[in-house]
Amino acid sequence: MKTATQPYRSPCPLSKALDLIGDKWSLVIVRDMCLGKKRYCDFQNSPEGIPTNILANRLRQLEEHGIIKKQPYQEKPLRYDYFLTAKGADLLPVLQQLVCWTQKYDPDCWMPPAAFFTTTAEDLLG
Amino acid sequence: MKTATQPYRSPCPLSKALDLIGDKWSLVIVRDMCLGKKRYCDFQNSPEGIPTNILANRLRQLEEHGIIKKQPYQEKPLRYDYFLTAKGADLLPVLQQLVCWTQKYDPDCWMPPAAFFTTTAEDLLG
DNA sequence: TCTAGTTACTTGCAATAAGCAAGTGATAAT
DNA sequence: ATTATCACTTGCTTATTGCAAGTAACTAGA
Repeated sequence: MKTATQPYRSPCPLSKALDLIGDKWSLVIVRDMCLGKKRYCDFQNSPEGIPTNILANRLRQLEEHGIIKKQPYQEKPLRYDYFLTAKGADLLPVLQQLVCWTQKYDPDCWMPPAAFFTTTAEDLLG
Repeated sequence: MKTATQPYRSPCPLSKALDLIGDKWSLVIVRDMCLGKKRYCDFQNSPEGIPTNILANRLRQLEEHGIIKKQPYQEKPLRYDYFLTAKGADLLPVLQQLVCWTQKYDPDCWMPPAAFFTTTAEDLLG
């Protein structure tokens, strides 16, 4: 029987961040929420084409890590909207830096909506 | 015969960034270089304990993506030091934001050396 | 009422990637 | 000659990803 292994690789704040969001999809979902998307099908319709089982898995993980929360928008059948928590909204500066970095070195990438750069984490929690 | 598929999921600058560095290890290596590490064994000795085959693979990928470059430090046998390029050094603000985020929400993480926050990308290219 | 459609998932399975241990080649040190 | 070091590579097992199909709970239309 294997003892519960440490849930993180080291106490370094960078590696701990990557333990939570160091994959190809988590921040894509956070980006969508920053842009106002709320529903499962909104995330599915993004141009990256996230597989549905991975979307369900990532929504679960992000909720477990306190980055998003869900609230029912109807009862029959029970369905949820997904929102960023304060912790999730505070990832906005990370996204903004990543976007600036790509824009500096990859001329073929899209220009995000201007609002993306002027928005603050607090704005997302309105 | 399958036509060469697009190397990225969408032209979104965020998803393109994650296509390059969206995994658990790449930014850990970039972090080490920001802290002055240069050698293969330096990266191996980091507290996260990166497996050696993954380290070799990531060094190759990061070089292919123009984020790091290598320069020989001896001839017999041929051995390399690894350095950040300008593109790699410009990831520093991303790392800084990720570290700030973890520090805000995870009280149990380590405090990075003070220099980590005051350093700029240009400093890393000295 | 029967049928088709929508939404938000879950399940099964093949392909890919990660992680661990051991091995290799070049050279230096004893 | 033997041992050690450094920077990898190889083989193998396990875990994760990605695709396709299926399901539950409704809603709208013929």
